[in-house]
Amino acid sequence: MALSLTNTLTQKKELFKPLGDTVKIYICGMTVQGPPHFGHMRAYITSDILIRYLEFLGYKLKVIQNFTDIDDKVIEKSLEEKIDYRVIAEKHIQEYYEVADKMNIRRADIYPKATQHIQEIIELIQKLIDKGYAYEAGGDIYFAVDKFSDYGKLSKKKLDDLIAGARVEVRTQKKNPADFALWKASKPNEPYWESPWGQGRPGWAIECSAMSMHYLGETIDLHLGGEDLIFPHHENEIAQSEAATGKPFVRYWIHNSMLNLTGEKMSKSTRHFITAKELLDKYAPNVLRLYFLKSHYRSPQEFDFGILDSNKESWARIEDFLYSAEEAGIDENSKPQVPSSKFMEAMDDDLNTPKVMALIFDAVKEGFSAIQNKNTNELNKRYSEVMFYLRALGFNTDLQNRTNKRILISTGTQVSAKLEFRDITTLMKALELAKSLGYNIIANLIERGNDINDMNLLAIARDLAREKKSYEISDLLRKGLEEMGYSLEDTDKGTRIKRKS
RNA sequence: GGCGGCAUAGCCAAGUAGCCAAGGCGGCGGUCUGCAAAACCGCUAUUCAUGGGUGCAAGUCCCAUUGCCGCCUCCA
Repeated sequence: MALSLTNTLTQKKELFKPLGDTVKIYICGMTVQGPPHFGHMRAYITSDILIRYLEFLGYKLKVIQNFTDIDDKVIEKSLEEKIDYRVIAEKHIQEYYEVADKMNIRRADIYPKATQHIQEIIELIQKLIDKGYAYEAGGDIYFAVDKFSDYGKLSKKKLDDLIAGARVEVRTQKKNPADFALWKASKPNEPYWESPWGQGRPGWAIECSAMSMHYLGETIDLHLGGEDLIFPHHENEIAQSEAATGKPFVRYWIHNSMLNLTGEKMSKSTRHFITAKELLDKYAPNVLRLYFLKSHYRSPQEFDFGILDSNKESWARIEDFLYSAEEAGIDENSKPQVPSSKFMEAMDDDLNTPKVMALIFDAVKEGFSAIQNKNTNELNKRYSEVMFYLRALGFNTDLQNRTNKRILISTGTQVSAKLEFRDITTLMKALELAKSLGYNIIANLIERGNDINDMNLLAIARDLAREKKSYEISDLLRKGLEEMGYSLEDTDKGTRIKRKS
């Protein structure tokens, strides 16, 4: 078996074979007119998964992800808010980095910006003019689509249909309504660059061709992006690049399907979206990643808080296993064989991450079983299996990135745990009850725990109450802690305290 | 109107011709527990939108119908 990917160009799964020693990858990045939303995250999680898997297979990679920091929308926003377009672009670029880092999305090697490559863009346009593929009209430069016979090969559109569609912007200076702008003459008050055709700025799509060729060469292996980019963006990239070089521009076009919000695509322009930042405030990055990976990247996915919540439970199960296994004692030194064959079988088949998730849950189940049967060898095996899958899929398994903070009271592994939200009504009831029953030690512990804001003492008070079989007190204490966001589980190793976040 | 795609349990979601239709969430019953929680065990789609067709064999291929979605204008 070997990796197969669905290539939009052929609409088939194709065996992936890179052209050279280094796999050349271009990720279509954001137009930074607004903050990254959750739909963007789907695209970049998809590219993250592919990149991690290619590295797992041993390939050397060169990854470029652009920021389009000048275009109609950025200018529009700049004029609207009376802020320099560069400030707007930079703000959203920083926010992209922030949320992508939180999501544990691997950084590309280079993040070029359109405005840093105006020279390359101008040279590319000039080449197209020289070859007769582009023409000037009123300071604008257009690509003549009828000169490029392959136009439409990616999106499977026929030129006649495009024109018949009649939704194409009718600009009088265009020779053919389907022609697209490579360069746009600037209007007053708009940012501009000097060019052989006067002051202006790049059209949309030319920057990707220019940057892709500049950093990766005329033919690259993989070009990734959302399926909404297929037409016109990627179609135009093919036209202008292949017209200029006479060579294939991209060998494998990989497109992820859309994320829908109540039945409609999340989109910046319609202001119909949920920002990535907003969701990261509510859900752990691992939960959000799980949400994407439980669907195949080529299936449309519905955004829904209910689904997200059920994924939160799914993730909690995985985390519970990691904690339970670690408590039961994992032999860190044993280097068990990694179960890569099933993993590769799934991933080779067009990155079937839902299948890998099923493998994870199977291993978790076996692992829990092993804990119950005190089968240390089996547990070690399953634990390393789960960890292997999680890391391969880019989950962050570090302790501090887990959702539930777990503290074991009586085994000496406790971390200092402070109460954050405090409604002490229930605690006070427990305190009064302890006093009235003459349990002074318990009463003192409750009082101190409350004073110094330390829930460990409260948990110990509960343990003592349980020892004395004063279950009314212990139940009140558990209820009190639950009201503050902690749950207590009694185990043979002591009381386990979990904090849900 | 043109092009492309999708329809699998209460919900999410794999499966693209051949043993019992993955997995998760939820639900139900049991074990454990002072009570819980977590975990474990068992159950939860005689059936894959509908109607035809081709195969020894179809959720999986073909045709039609219905319903949804994307693109055709900026979008990941």
